[in-house]
Amino acid sequence: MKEEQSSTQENNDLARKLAHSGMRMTSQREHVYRTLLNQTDHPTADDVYLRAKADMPEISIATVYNTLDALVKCGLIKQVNVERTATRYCSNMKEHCHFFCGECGNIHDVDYKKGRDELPVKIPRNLIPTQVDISIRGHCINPLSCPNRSKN
Amino acid sequence: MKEEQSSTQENNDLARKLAHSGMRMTSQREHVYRTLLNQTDHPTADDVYLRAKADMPEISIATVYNTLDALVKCGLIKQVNVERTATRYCSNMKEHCHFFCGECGNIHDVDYKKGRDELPVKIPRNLIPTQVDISIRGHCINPLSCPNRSKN
DNA sequence: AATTGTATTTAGAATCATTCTAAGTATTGA
DNA sequence: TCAATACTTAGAATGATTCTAAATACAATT
Repeated sequence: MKEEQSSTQENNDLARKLAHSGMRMTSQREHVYRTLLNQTDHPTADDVYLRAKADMPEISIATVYNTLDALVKCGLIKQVNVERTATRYCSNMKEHCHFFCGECGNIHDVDYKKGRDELPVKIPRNLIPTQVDISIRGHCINPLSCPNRSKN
Repeated sequence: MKEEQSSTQENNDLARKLAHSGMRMTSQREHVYRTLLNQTDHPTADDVYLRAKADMPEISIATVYNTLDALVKCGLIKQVNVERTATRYCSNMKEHCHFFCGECGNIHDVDYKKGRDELPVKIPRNLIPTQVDISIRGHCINPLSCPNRSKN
């Protein structure tokens, strides 16, 4: 049975990380975070807003945007930008990259290889990288997992 | 001396590739393409519009967007999306990836290593990749090339 | 418990990038 | 020359996001 209630563990984590960035724990922030953890399908801010509203009808889209920013700053979620449409959010904090299917529009998490530590790029000495993102485009091969699948 | 005039070579290329996609060669398209080749600093559509207007004052932003789309479809330029702000355009068609400096906002082209053909990711068998993008964030180390440089 | 300062939430307005619309213009092929 | 189609244009519309200003909540004192 899946618990819908707050896990003290996750709440502590949230409260601690918010405090560490000088931010307060609020019911809205807890609820938005929990919404993201409940359904890890890379929702847009608007998706999160609609889902959060189901259980907290008074929440505003501005608070959702504000909270998503706060969670990103705390390192609890990541932004995903594989298309040029709305930013999506990811609560999987394991290092991974994203695969975007141009047919069904779904985003799949893709893991890195075990031994990888070297990137296939020559970064000039005058540029200091802090973050590397690999994003892959393509299509799902399985019509079941890819409902909009039409062309090969 | 830098020639501002049309190179017959590049025009042929443009006309041929447009025709191949069922599109016509127009003075606006030629001018936008030339504008991109003249200054290869990853401009936004609005940058291209302002630069193109200098020599062709009647051109509209709609035509610039339309032309940029056409050039992308023809394979003559590429879109670059390293931030979530306006899409940028790149006329360097050599395979490469992008480095975005969070301090000066400049985008630098970064080459791939010679022998690289394997990506450090485990793509599941049910996903067929068609395009892989690596984008790097960080900062320039040289205050001269990075004017806004403040923090280390 | 009252007070003060600050953070947060909210609705709605504003902004920015981009796309759409509808009308006019240009180009191509018959 | 004519008809069909492509292209350009200004301006309106859209979608995502940020900003604004007022109300509310909270935390740390008094």
